[in-house]
Amino acid sequence: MTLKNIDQLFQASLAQSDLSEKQKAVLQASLTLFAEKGFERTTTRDIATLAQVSEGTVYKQFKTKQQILDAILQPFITQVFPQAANEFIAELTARPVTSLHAFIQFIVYDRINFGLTNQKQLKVLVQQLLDNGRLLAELGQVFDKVLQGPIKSTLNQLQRQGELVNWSHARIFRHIISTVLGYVLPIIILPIADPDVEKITAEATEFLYAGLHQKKA
Amino acid sequence: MTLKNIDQLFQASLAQSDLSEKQKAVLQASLTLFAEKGFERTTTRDIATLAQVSEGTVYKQFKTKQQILDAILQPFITQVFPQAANEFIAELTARPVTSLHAFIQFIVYDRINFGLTNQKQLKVLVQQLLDNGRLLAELGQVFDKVLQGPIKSTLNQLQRQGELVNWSHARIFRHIISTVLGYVLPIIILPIADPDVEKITAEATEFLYAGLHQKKA
Amino acid sequence: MTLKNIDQLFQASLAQSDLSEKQKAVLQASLTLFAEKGFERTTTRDIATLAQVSEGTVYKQFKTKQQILDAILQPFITQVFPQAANEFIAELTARPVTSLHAFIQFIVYDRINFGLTNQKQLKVLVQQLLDNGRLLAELGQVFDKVLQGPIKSTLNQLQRQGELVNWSHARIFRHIISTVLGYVLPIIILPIADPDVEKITAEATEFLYAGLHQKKA
Amino acid sequence: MTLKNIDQLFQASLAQSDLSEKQKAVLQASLTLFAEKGFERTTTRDIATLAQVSEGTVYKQFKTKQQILDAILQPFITQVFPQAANEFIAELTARPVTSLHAFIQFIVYDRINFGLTNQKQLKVLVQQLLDNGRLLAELGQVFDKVLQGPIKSTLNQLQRQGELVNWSHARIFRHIISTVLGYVLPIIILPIADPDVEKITAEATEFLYAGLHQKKA
DNA sequence: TATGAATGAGCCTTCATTCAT
DNA sequence: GATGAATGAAGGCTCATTCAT
Repeated sequence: MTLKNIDQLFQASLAQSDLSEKQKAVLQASLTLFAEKGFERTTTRDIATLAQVSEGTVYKQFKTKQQILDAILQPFITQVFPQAANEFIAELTARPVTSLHAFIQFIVYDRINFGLTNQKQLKVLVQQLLDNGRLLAELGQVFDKVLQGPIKSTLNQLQRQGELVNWSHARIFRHIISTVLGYVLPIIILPIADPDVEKITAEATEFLYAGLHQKKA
Repeated sequence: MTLKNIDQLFQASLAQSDLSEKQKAVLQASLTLFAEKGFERTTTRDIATLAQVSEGTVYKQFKTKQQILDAILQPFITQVFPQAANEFIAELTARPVTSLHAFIQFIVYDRINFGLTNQKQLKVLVQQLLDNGRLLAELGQVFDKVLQGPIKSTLNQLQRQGELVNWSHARIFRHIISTVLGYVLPIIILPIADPDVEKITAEATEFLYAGLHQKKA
Repeated sequence: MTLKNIDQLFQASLAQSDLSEKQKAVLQASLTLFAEKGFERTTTRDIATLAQVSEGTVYKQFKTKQQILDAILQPFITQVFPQAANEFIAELTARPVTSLHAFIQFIVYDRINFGLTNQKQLKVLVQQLLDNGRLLAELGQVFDKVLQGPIKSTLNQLQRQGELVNWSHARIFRHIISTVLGYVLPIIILPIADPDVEKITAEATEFLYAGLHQKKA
Repeated sequence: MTLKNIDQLFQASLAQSDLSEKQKAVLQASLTLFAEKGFERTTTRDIATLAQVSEGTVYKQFKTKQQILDAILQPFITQVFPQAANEFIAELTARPVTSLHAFIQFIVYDRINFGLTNQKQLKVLVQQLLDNGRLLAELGQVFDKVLQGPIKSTLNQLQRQGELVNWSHARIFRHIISTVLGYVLPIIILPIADPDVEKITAEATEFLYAGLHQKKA
């Protein structure tokens, strides 16, 4: 079953950490506030108040405010995204890919839900990506790794079948990600209360399928 | 001639304002620093130093640091983008649109160059868009307006000719923008020193054309 | 046998106290850290870590950090110094004082060794003396008491023999202490790795003897 | 006329600095508070309040609290002490040295007055010397330099005349300083309200003369 | 009794903003 | 108008001290 909620992974990541309940509350509160107000405009006093903890406790585990941010972002890069990718891939391999259209539809639907379910986390991540080129580079490496895994054979198969264009997998993914983000990011930023996921999925799928399927000679 | 450098528009916008030379220097310095370090991490002392102006002068025209940011962003929304859009449209209308492929190729090439030439400004804008949903909404209205202008007939014509899919103009633009940003944003953020504009243009055009052209029945 | 190491006295003082092993470790660690970094710059966490004890334990016996310092200094004033003085005096009385020169030489050699052997303790003491006039006053009373003891007769005898100048014993001691500290304190503060005790003793003795012996009419 | 008040030199040093009145007030207030309560126990708020200045102003010139301390101590080492030494030497050379006794008496009287007049400054200096071996080393170099100047010939002359012992000038100075500090430091630390300068001078002079004059064969 | 997580007052420092010159 | 010294509110962070386990 594809995991659609980063929180579950984030919670799992927290659970297997050696952090106390209060320190987990600190990370939760920080995540919420960073998403709402941004990193700079969030004070350690804000965090302590929301986490129902003293300011001293905030600094028991994390030596600086920056380290709190790192503690939130690091699992995203090293655990949440790879694991989400793995589960995504597992689902892909579980069901035999019958056609390019089904493949694209699945990806799009899955990733749009993923994005909409985790608006808060994505907002923090995107904000930091803008400030921090290194972070984007790390994220790029995660994607590269995903493309080296089982998804590679799926794409190769679709290309051999003459369904998928013979472009590099990286390029194909770039187009997919761009198109999905073209719908998801405006929703996250604005934010739009009740997006029509079905319509969005249909539109994105339709466009991507047209753009990526092999034209018959 | 399409204007490819926001600076020229920004300068023109400054020129016809009633700001003194020093005030303009303040805005220029602020733009540079906001792009480099972000709004919050830029101090008014930084601005004054780079603008070769006293801190007092910074506050002569702008009552708060936020007003400086507004003074930078507002022209983007109300002047720079509309005017850039107008010039873009003028160019479009000047040359009769012969085919969808030529149309897409022109847009993509033009906008990629626009993005790459104005990395600094775009970075500030994107950062603020993330913090400020209202800004994105305003920008959306600008796009709506553009779509109501001469470009509307061009798109209509392409659709009547059976070249362009019969989707809403907004949706078509969303796909174009997403695809172009999928190439431009990573370059701006990382930043990549010497992007291969020709290759990028070719790839984006190829994908967009495939995705947007009317399939023969 | 003259005791040359305050640690032995300090340990003895600890041994006959009702402090637990851990409490003693707290005092030992505090002494070391106060000497190295000063009282203010030593944190209770530092102390707990070096004493291999929890922070809570530090506060079991001592209600405040200041009380730890008091617990270290108090024995110096009331026990270590008087006892050191007593042993010094015992040694003096054990061997009949044959001449002023021998007397001075013995004192100087003994006290220089005392100072050099207990650099750590002296540094803490001197630092606190500067902050705390009362402490110096208490120390002065200890010296007064010493001068009232057996040493009084020794000095009187040397004065009656016409060897020692007829100054007050307090004044004589002041000159001796000043001269010895003039050599010892720079070594403690700098710190000088390998002081030439023989040379120092010779120089201080030579000067003090010249300054304190009775000039023949 | 020998300058007996460091304040005058300190003020002169401030006057020829480019510090504003308020920033001089910061240094003055800091000096007073550091002497009263020690460096660590003095808060920047204390300083601002006593200097009748905002906390921001405290940090206009000095980037850290430590730099305030440095700004106070540095002139002592590089200016106040050397200049005081120069004036002292000038006075020495102005009046021909008739005898060792007069020489010692002059030095002792002069330095005791110097010390008693500048108790506040000396207390801060001594406290820092204990924490900072490097500072003591720098001070030692200042003394070395003094001993290389005009005072050298005075001492040489007294030694040639057979009045002064043939010890190294450094050693002679060490004994003089020790003896004077033996009287001055207790007064500074305790503090003693109304010291009998005449008596102190007489005692120190008598002892030093006895200790340093050449014994007839 | 011993622990160490938790507290919160208060510190040093920054920086947007003001205002006398 | 221009300057930059001065302001002071507020932020990040430390650390002596407490207390539930």
